[in-house]
Amino acid sequence: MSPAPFAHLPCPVAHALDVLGERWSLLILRDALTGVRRFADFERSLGIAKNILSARLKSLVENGVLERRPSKSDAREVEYRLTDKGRDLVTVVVALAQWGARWESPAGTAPRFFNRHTGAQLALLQLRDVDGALLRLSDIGYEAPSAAASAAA
Amino acid sequence: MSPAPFAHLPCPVAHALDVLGERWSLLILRDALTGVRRFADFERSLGIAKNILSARLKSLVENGVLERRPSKSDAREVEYRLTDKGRDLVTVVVALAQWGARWESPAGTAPRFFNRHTGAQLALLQLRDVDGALLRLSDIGYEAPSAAASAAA
DNA sequence: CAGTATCCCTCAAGATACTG
DNA sequence: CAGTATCTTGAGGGATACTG
Repeated sequence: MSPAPFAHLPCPVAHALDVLGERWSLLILRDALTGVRRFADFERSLGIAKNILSARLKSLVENGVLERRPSKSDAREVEYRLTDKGRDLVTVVVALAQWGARWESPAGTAPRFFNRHTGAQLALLQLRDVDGALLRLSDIGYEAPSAAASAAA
Repeated sequence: MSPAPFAHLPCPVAHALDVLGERWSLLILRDALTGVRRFADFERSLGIAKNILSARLKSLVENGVLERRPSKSDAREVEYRLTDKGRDLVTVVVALAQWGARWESPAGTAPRFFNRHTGAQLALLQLRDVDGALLRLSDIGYEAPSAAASAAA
C-alpha cells in the first residue's frame, strides 16, 4: 500500500485494504486462521521469503490483527496469535476462499473449510437482511457518509 | 501480483488473490457493485490515475469479472458491467466493508450497505453450517486437498 | 468520453548471508 | 528457531500529455 494510502477515501473497504491490501497479508491471515502460529510454519506453508514474512507479520501486529508473544510451552519460541480483530477476518478469508474455489480453482483441487465436528461443509456466505431474508445484489444500496451521518443529524 | 503468482499454491484464497490482489482491484469492484459503470466515474470516484484504471479494468475483464461493452443508451459510451462471476464477489466486498467499518473506520463515518427497500442495514456476514447453525472459529477445520480428494478416492 | 503513450519513482518481493 | 541485514529487481502506481 505504499504510494498513497486509502485512508482518505470515505470507504470501509478502502480502510480494510490499507491493512490487508498487500499481496501476502490475507494469505498469512488464512494460515493464522487455520492454526499456524510460528514463523517457520508460515514460511514453509507459504513459501514466502523471510524478510517479507517478517515485514508482513510486523505490520499485522502493528495493526492489531496479530499478537506476538512467547509460546507458553516453550518461552524461547515465538507465537503469532490472532486478536479478536484478526479473528473477525474469518468472513473475509472464507468469502475469498468460497469465491476462489468456485471460480478460480480447478474443481475438486481446492482445500475447503469445514465443520470439524461433523465434517460438513460451511454454508456459502450470503447477504441477508437483519431479519434473515436473503438479499440479491439489486436489493442493496450503498449509503454515502454524508447522506448517512450528516443528513441523519 | 507480479513477482510470483499464487497459482501454484493449493489454496482458493491464493487463487482469488491472483485475480483481486492488486491494490485497486477490490475498490474498483466495490464501485462496480454499487452501480459505477463508466471509466470517468471510476476515475472520479476513486481518484485513480487513468493508466492504472485502464490496466486494472483490462485485467478484470480478462479475468471475467467485468464485461466491457458499448452503452445501450449511447453506443459511443463504454460500460463496464459485472459478470455473474463479478457479482458473486459481493460477499467478499461486504465482508471487507463490515470488517473495515468495525475496526478501521472512525465510528459513524463509514458508508454502509443497506437494504434499499427498507433502509435496514445488512446483517453481519457470519459463518454457518449447512443447516444454518452459527459456527465459531474453533469449530472450523481446513481440509488440505490431498486429505480431501486423494484420501476420499 | 475513454482511453494510450511516456516518464519516473517507490516499494513489495525475492535471494542470500548472517546472528542471538 | 526466529529473525535482521543487504542487495537487486521489476512491477505497481502516479502524473501528465496526447488522441480518436
